[in-house]
Amino acid sequence: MKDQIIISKATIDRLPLYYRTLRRSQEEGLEIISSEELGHRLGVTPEQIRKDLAAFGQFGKKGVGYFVRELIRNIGEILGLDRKWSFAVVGIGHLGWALVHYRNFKALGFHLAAMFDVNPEKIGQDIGGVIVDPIERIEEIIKERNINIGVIAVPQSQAQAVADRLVGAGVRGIWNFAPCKINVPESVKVVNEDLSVGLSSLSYYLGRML
Amino acid sequence: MKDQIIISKATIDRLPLYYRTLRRSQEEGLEIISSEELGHRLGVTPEQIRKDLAAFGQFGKKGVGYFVRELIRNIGEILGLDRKWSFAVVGIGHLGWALVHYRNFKALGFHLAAMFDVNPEKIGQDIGGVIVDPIERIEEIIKERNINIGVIAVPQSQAQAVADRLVGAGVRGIWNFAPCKINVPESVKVVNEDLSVGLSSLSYYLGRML
DNA sequence: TAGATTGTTAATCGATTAACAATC
DNA sequence: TAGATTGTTAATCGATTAACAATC
Repeated sequence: MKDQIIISKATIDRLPLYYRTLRRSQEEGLEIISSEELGHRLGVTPEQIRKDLAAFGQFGKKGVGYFVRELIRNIGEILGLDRKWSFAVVGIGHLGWALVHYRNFKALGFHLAAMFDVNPEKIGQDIGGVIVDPIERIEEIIKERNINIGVIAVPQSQAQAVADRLVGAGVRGIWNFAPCKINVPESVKVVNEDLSVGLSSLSYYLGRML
Repeated sequence: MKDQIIISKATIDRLPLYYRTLRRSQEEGLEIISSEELGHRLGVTPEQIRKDLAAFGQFGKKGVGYFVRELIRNIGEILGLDRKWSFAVVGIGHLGWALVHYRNFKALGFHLAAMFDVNPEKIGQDIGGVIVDPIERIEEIIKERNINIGVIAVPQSQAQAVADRLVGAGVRGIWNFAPCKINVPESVKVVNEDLSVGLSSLSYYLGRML
């Protein structure tokens, strides 16, 4: 693996799509796939796929294609999906509730290890064997359960405060659903998931298309 | 407005962020803002902001900055937020439930006009004055209520079928939460909101950061 | 007028596409 | 061997950053 080379964000964001499509292809019984075929299933050019993969090594066989099982394993390792990250969801409102029930996370090797809320009605609820804890215990529980990722699903007004506590408790990554910027030390990676961007850009394009 | 020039997707995706930050600045009582200050609040360079805005016209005053109220109106028009788009959510599972309760949509001028599900327990439910209808009535209701945007929140296996019906019923845009590609005619714009991408890329970066 | 800040042009950087040699 | 398909280099395209003239 070429560790020196900086890989583009665009490439990283495509890898999960490759991974998912390969797994689906595997379920269909496919053992070998060409960049042509994979590209067709994904809506990405074959050149793009080969270039993206080449950044990490040589996974294919010339004149043959890629072995599906092997490529799944390789991409999984690149993405770190073999590490079984633990995550905590903070804020069990409508969105948090949807997130803790989202099945694809488990399929990707992520483990829901804790949930937090301020609302006494939510606290104590059991979701798939995990209990909603009061937000006061966030530092304690995150350390205790070795949680790496914090998911922010609280209102905007509390997002920064929650981020600060998550960082203080030692998480290394934050997945932020609050529609605002959050400030964290450089050692912590933030991925923003801003739902209003998608809908607004759709509005933009609809306004232009005849 | 320079209609000829193709505006980059990156620019379009930043406009909603500008819009939101400007509205918040306005709530704080700010009447004039410089690209410097706006950039600081957003985490974007001032040059980037000026370039993005310049693609649509001259909204600022040299030596002064941008009038907040005016710029909000201008960006709102560019994004088409003044058009009061109507949208329908298909699939009132955990995610669909969260979406129909998401308040920011209304604040952006989007109107939830219909909901659909196959589950008899969901059908007939009233959410904020809108009733969940059986999916059989999708064509009829979308036409009747002049719905422009369809939101797909059904399982992957049904996403394409729902997309086909939405397109058949005449929606012009689809906001797809199912983790798969959907095929539509060129005249229909699709925005994919794939939650597993965000989490996977977070996993990637965590694996690399020391 | 002097200071500030935009809008725009030029320079740089990065990502995609095209082409093709290597090789299974 | 002939056909197919990768991996990689070169060419193009697009987006960001830097610089500065215009002007409030």
